[in-house]
Amino acid sequence: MTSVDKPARNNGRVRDAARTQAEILDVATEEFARAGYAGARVDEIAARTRTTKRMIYYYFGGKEQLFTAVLERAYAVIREAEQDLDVDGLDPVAAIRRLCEVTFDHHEQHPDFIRLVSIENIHEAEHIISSERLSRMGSPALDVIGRILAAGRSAGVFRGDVDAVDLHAMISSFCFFRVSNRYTFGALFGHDLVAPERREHHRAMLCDMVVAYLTAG
Amino acid sequence: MTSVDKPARNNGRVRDAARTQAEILDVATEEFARAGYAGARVDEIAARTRTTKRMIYYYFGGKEQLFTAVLERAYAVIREAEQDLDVDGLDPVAAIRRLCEVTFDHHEQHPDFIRLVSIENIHEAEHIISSERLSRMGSPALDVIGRILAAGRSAGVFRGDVDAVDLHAMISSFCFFRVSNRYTFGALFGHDLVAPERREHHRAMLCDMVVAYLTAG
DNA sequence: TGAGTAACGTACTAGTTCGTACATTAGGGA
DNA sequence: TCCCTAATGTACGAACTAGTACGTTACTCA
Repeated sequence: MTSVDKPARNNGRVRDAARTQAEILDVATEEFARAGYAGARVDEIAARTRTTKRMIYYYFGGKEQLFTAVLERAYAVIREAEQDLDVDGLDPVAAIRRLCEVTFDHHEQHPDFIRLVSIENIHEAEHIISSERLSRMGSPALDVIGRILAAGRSAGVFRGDVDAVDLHAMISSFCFFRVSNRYTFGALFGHDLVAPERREHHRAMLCDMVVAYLTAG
Repeated sequence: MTSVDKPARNNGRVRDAARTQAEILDVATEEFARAGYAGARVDEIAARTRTTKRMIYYYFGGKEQLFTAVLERAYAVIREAEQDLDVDGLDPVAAIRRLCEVTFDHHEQHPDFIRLVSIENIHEAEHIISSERLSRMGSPALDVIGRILAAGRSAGVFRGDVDAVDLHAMISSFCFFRVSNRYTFGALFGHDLVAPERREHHRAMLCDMVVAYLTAG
């Protein structure tokens, strides 16, 4: 009965606030993406972390704020990637192809992000709306599209009645749909939208379609 | 203490199994679309019905089966509408335009259906997969696309490397995205994708894009 | 007409789930 | 070195939620 078997002092790990928060966000991202907002379980998130549920409330305040934090980080990652987008020196057609390809690849590489966005739409974007950070977050991709469109227009190769935001929606929709709706689409049509052997074809299809549209006259 | 104040005999309504089931499905459709599968409350569905929770279990067995029944009915409605699609007598370009327009209109008119499909994708289509009825349900729209593509190809106006299912995905993606992602898109870009004043432009945009792609050589 | 059954209602329960009160410890600065 | 606070853990509770046991009533058909 001496104080021999002390609790194993936190598995050998030291205290690290930043690391704990990051780990919670990692697990929460997976769990929310997997089960939706209401379907996600705070206890489950805590269990898959090296810390306890108490810490979720300590750092984030609650389930709702945790979900907002997850969204904020997920969007920040995407925006950062968009900033690396470089189409300087390319002619308008090549530039728009490049943009389509990069958008296509990003969506394919971030299925969890796409699930989170789907979930946030079910909740009518309430977390984005009430997040200062997300409301302020611009979109580098939109600026790039605007510049490409302007260049193509003044070079006389693009039609003039296209809005940057609408074109962004058009491009995103196919990239997003392929990933977000692959399950129902696959179950109903027996056709896997993200099958590797169809990837190149879909990518080219998107580029061709956008270029054909912009250059049609 | 005589038997005067009897319960008001069911609000004047008579017993009607079909009507009760339909009413449950109506309310359940709204509630699942509003809150997602896990977020929907069986008690809430029952409360908004003229019957009780007991009847949900009596007729459907449980929450899961109720959701499946909701999905089955929602898809049946869409498939029925697709069967009214008539493009006979139109040349391939006009036919594909017509198909795009009808698809566009359908998506716009059935936002609840789109929400249900989004939700079902979060659950990786498990309900569709385990539903005999949904698995057997073909897609008239796909057949129509196949015929239009074949006609356009043999008339020499369409390119030959386009699959009907891929084209269906392409067309659906924009129609679906406009509705499914309007909230996050609106919150982030301050641009309402389903604003009435943009409707005609989006509709024409979709048609132009598909035709430009198919006729590009 | 009366009996059997489909349709329906009430009240309850077992289990879950978010959130918190309370206790403890590590580690940096005075 | 010692104290103060950020960081962490444990145990619990109140509210909710899917599902059910049991009882009742309206139709229908022999």
